[in-house]
Amino acid sequence: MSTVSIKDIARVAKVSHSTVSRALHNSPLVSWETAERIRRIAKEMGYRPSAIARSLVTRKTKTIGVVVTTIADPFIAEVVSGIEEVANDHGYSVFLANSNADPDREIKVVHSFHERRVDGILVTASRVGALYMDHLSQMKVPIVLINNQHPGEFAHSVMIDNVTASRVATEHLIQLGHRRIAYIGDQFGYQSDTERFAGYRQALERAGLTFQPELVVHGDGKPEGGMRAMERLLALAPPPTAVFCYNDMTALGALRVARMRGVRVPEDISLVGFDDLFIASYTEPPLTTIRQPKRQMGRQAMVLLLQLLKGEDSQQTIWVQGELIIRASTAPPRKEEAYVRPRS
Amino acid sequence: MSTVSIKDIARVAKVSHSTVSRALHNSPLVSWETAERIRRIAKEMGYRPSAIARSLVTRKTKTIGVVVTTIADPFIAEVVSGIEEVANDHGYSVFLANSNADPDREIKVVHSFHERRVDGILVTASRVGALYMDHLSQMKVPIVLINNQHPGEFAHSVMIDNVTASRVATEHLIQLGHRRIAYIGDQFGYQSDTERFAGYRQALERAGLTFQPELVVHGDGKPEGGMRAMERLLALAPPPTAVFCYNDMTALGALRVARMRGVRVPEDISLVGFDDLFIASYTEPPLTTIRQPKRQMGRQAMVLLLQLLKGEDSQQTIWVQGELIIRASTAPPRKEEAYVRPRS
DNA sequence: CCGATTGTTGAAAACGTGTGCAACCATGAG
DNA sequence: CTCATGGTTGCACACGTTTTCAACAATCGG
Repeated sequence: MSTVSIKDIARVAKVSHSTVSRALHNSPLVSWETAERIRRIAKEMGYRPSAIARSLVTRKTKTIGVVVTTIADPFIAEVVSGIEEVANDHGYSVFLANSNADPDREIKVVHSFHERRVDGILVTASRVGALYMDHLSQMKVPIVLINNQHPGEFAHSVMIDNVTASRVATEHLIQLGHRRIAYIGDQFGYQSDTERFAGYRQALERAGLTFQPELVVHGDGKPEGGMRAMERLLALAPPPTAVFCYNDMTALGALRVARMRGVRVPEDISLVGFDDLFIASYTEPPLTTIRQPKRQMGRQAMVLLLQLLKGEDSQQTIWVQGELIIRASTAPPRKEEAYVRPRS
Repeated sequence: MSTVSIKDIARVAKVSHSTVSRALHNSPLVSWETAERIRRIAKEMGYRPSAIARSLVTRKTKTIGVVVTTIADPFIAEVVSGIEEVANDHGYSVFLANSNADPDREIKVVHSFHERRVDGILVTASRVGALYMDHLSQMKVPIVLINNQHPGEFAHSVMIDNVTASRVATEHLIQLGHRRIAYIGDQFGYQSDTERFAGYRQALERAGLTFQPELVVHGDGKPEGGMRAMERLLALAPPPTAVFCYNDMTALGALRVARMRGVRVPEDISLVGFDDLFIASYTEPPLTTIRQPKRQMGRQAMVLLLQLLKGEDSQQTIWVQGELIIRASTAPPRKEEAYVRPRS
């Protein structure tokens, strides 16, 4: 009794509930006067249609499921914010679920979305298990992946052009005069790490610099991993004059270690990150990095999903470009070091 | 036909759909053998119950609505992560909606949640409009607010004890020997700004220090506001030897200005923040701040909501305590300055 | 052997909405 | 005046569940 239904309105207006339904949908099948009267009554009674009941008959819920590793990741939060913006503008509500990169939780989430009959799914997880993918694809619902690590065939995706962006970042260092440039990657096996590493090598190659395996170390995508990796790099003799990091979090760790060891940035060593998290402009020194258009990527992913929901088939993958943001963590190498290599 | 229903299973198992429903609920009303057979068939057919249909009859959706100003705010993201964790553990799915502090969007969100028949609502918005509150309370659904600015009577809430935490933060500075301590607040009118300011004054009073109005300036809760405020403080003669900031974002701006002006932290001026965002431990120097147990607050809010949903009436407000995290942005004042005031 | 009890099953209504179809009424044309 | 037409409206079913109630069969006690 607390919530008013279409039938309650019908009773008051002395019409059938069908007429009420039509009136509230501005159907031309109902006369203007009665329609107006019904709408007025509905408003007075504080009527709110039940999306539940409507979904049951229309077989569309106007909801989408968003699964992320964790919303506490600032990169992901920005993307989700973009998703939510256009979803909401189009009358869709978003279910948010964290997977915590835990396989058990992942399948729980998929089942949940399935039972809730979401119209579509967006995935912003750093790693999507194969088994997980199977479950996802089984629910016969459009899926859009964002920066997915395992490029699948069955789903659409929005991806950043890692190779080009990384090449540009590395070329920036080369152009400053650096010759001994290190790369701190993510854990092995990640698609985006592989691609960013490829961009790094491409830049080296184009500049005619020989690739030196000892300058490549791996972190874990987080500051802790960046710290361990940087320790190893600084122990080298001679150490690199510049470091390209897999992402800003890694760079944060590297930066901290440099400071602890009394290595000045950028005077003694240059540092480049990737992502352009909010934090990147507030480090000391502010971090040169590759900007990923995070919100924009979220928006585009949702727009793509909307197209799929409308039945229009769209391009399989949307590529977006990163942008080099030059701040204060990069500078030319010290004179003596810059010329050491060419001479040898 | 793509999705299999309870009736499809009934047809295959040659029983009524009622029996299927009971079998899947492990009801004692159905014999073990047939129940087991039905469950096997259901599994084979890949059956997933429709939460939609179930909700329609049970009048419970097992969903909650979470409204935030923006999920891109790292503080909020942490809280939401805590909410989602316990919600999911209890079979609840969460609808996420950003209000962007825009009144129009706020009421759109409320209507959306209402039509979706969410079982409860959580609000983590820095400011909730009065009109907005009206709409919220009209839907006769349990509501829990987190750090709400306008303490309302109709809703439950989880709040941090701003006054005590701020007093502790300020006392830390006093204990280090500071006498000329500034406060950079948020915009006027915010409840939490008022409370944190009160804690600051309380500490001053207890230490027998006279309150100096020119040492209180206002930012906007973001780095930009912190920068403007810090500029004003550094223009004072003499400038303060320590600054207590409304939050870490504000402190970030203050820190940047100090650096730009060649004022060393903490040698020339000490800085304290509030929130303990992830970033706080990666600034240079790492920031002394008050830690808010963000995830924990989200969890507790959800637990509180669960209690309300069960019909147990719980305490109106849960208070949580902040924790002083001492890092490297605070130190005793320089000798000459420390003794300037006592002498005068 | 019969009535009562227990265990198992199906029929049907309900939740709130959308919609095809039939029915009704008024109007205009012939 | 009759018939066709077009504009409004109501009836009834459907969506996929849960749940009450009645019905049925088997078993048990007397």
